[in-house]
Amino acid sequence: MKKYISILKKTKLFAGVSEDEICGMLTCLDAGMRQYKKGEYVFHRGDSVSHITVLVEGELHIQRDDYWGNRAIISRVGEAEMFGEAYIAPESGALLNDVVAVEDSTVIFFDVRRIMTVCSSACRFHSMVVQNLFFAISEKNRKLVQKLGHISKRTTREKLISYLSEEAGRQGSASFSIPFNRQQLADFLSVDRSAMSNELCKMRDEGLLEFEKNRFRLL
Amino acid sequence: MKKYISILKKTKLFAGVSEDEICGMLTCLDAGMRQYKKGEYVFHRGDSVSHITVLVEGELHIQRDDYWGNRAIISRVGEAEMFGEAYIAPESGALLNDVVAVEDSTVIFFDVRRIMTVCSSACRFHSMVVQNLFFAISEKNRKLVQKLGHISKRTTREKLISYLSEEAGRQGSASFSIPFNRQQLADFLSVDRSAMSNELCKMRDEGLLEFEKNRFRLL
DNA sequence: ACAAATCGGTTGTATTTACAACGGAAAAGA
DNA sequence: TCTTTTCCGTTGTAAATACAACCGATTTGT
Repeated sequence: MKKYISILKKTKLFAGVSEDEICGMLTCLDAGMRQYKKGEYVFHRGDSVSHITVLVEGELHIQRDDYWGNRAIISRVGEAEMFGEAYIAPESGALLNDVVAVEDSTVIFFDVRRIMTVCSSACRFHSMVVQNLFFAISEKNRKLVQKLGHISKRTTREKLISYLSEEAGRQGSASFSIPFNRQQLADFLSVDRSAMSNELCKMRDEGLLEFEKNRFRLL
Repeated sequence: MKKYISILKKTKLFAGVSEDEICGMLTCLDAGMRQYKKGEYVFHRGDSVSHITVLVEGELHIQRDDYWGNRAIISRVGEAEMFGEAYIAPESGALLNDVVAVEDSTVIFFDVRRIMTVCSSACRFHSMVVQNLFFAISEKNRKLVQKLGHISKRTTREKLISYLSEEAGRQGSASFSIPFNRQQLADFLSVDRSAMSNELCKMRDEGLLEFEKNRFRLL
């Protein structure tokens, strides 16, 4: 677990906490670690979650498949991001979606109760972690609202523009990469892949943007 | 403001705090109050929010209109519900959506910094309010994910079934009312009103459900 | 290096949706 | 009460989407 301390330091959860102090807190927070192969399920819909999960290596998707095999990708968890903050409250109920490793992945998880119950003087930064968690949840909240903004657009083109514009803004450049392939992007925006591919090419032909693989440039 | 203490007591924010204690905390939390006429904007997109807002009377919509006049209703705020928890972090940035009173409404708001900074012994329940806020945000988080599940369905019919089923489950009965008229429901599900109305009638003709005004029964 | 699988673009068709427009019923307001 | 506005269903048409199927290029795995 020690080898991932530098990743943990990058997380929103441990913002402002030094590597040494993180190291000391691992015991106090009852940290565990686990690895998943590409394609493996980290959680299944209906599971009850009692741990905060931090991804230290790989990539996860939070997604849901319906009867007909349509997949909706709710969100993506990248390195040094976390998952499960929404299930902190004791009465949170069951998990609504599946969580799947899309690459070989390693996660470190913390018992929610250990985090929420501030311990004795042993770890001075515990209360800072609680506040960090607080801010992280509210940030995720805003991101979900942003995503709602994308997929509540009516047409595939509008969804694409909405998403790509945000990504350009977030990465601070008209030229940027996205963390999805075409099928994943379609699942993320809840549209048909071929229709989306078609629309992307139309937009390119109209001079709205350029792309190659998962790299885009807005014009 | 006193007349609304009983409403405040019902909120998630003050769960477990008695009316007397809420009353005592109002000063400590620097509470303010304001009224809005139906149709008035409580916040505009781009505003910076530094208060937690509790609706004590009326109804609000969190929504966004695009260039072409399409409205997307992100969420609805009912009596004793709150808004603005997602903007607690200092670096939260500007508000993404408009907040509009759809009925004559009264809100009570609290300075975020006063809430987050636990004060001296004056109010014993302050830390409980902080924890309540924590849980409330994570619950809203789950609701947003649930809503994402609805509007990521491909067809109008699926969106309707997804939404109505959840509402039936939440209200614990196959017969229930929804807090939207047709246009609002269409804006909430991000579909065309007439198409949705059409689809609803088809579903009724097929014997899937019955409805009258905003009252539905699933069969 | 070869076979298999994945990925992305293209096309045609059937289905679904958006949009505009209309009208009757109900509700709101004067 | 009378007028005005809102609400909701209906219809027809144009536009957009889903779906299936195909292919070449690239990547992956052995």
